[in-house]
Amino acid sequence: MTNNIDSVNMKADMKLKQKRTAGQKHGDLRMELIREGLILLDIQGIEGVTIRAVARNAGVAHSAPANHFPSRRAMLTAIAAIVFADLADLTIEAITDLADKPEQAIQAFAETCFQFAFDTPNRYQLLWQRQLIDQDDPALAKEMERVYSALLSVLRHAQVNHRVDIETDAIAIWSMVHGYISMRLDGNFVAAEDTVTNLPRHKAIMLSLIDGIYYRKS
Amino acid sequence: MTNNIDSVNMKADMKLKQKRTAGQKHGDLRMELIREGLILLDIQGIEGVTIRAVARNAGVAHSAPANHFPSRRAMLTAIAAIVFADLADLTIEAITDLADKPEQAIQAFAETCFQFAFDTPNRYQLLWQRQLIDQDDPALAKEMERVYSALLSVLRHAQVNHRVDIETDAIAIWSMVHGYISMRLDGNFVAAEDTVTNLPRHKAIMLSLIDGIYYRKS
DNA sequence: ATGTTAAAATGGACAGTGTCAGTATGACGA
DNA sequence: TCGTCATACTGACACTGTCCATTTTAACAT
Repeated sequence: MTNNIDSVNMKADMKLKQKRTAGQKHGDLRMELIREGLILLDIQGIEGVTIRAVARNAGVAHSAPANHFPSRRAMLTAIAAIVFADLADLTIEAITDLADKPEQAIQAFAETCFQFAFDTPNRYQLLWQRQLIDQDDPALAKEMERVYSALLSVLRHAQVNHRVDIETDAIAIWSMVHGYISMRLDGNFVAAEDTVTNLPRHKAIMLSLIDGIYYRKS
Repeated sequence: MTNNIDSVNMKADMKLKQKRTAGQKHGDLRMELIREGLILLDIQGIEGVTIRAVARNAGVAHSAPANHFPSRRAMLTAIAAIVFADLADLTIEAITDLADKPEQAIQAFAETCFQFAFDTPNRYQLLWQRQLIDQDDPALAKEMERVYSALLSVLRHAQVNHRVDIETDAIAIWSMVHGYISMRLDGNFVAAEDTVTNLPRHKAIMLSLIDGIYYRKS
């Protein structure tokens, strides 16, 4: 997998070789700050990602980030956009070639989110901290939209019964996935297996929902 | 409805009339701080609930709360416990007398959570801020357990098919409800109606899940 | 080569925060 | 009456985000 911070690194290097805007002392401090922010995020959690800590780790003055991010909120939003881009890439890759197998596609989508969240919990949580990031940011919204429209396209190819409001289904899937992850990361329950199917619980609850969507009585 | 901060007020008044412990200048500063905290929470959101702001609004020195809460985290946890107690009362009341109608009981449980969250979004969000509150706090855990066991009791009375792992079902319901609320409060989508059933979307997604739980194919 | 210019980086300052240490207050039991 | 001790107070510290004036820097025009 090529994650978005690396590809962004390549872009930064190209930019450095191409031209450096006036007064720019580092190669690309903005990207350097985002990279340090991600490191701090993974290690210390969101609270550790302060403007001053990021500046310290990048080796610049505490007020240097202000030239690239007007506020801490803006900095966290930029980091979140990178994270969301990674998640979008992963989910889209997971559901490709499964357009004609909607139930598998939905499970693959969910499984990708689960794995991403449990592997990098702090990154996942950052995505949903409305207090700290700007949900209306265009770059962030674009990445979120990529995930959502991928999910919609799966459901569009799979109208096997009379239920046709695929937005409702998409929201149901999103809600289930996000709700389970949130509560797991909050420690409200632990990983366990369904005692009937012997599947991991996060798979089992998705099965229930998928059955409800595709084999609905009313 | 009698919410828990009022009943706690009555207790505080009784205590004030009964006796005042040594050095206590206010009637019951701890409860007064929680009350001011709730007001700040509703108006300014979680970020506004600082130790110093609460102390200011209660008319005491900035370090007075330290005698009752060892940290801001502890103060927010105490507030969250009150909020969760309210939610527990509401949900339990909603599902009483519906033990033999499990599908209605589940919808009633969900609807109560939806209403609570949309009426008092800041209070609901506080409950799930793992960064800011102590999920392992006994008082908080007790109230959360009340909600969860109520949901379990509904499912226990309603094993209409071969699916018997009611914990999986309870977690699925909780996850769906919490996930939808979280994303709505985050502004990821707005209130809308299912275009097929003309039901509010939060009702529609619960119907899908309930169908999946009770009319599951596999 | 030599200014010019504008972005970028700097250091200092300010108000706000959580938390800790030391001190005063006041009700209670001896 | 005198300690005792929980409570509340003042003061301080380190840290934060953000603003400000200043200086540095690199690209550009001359």
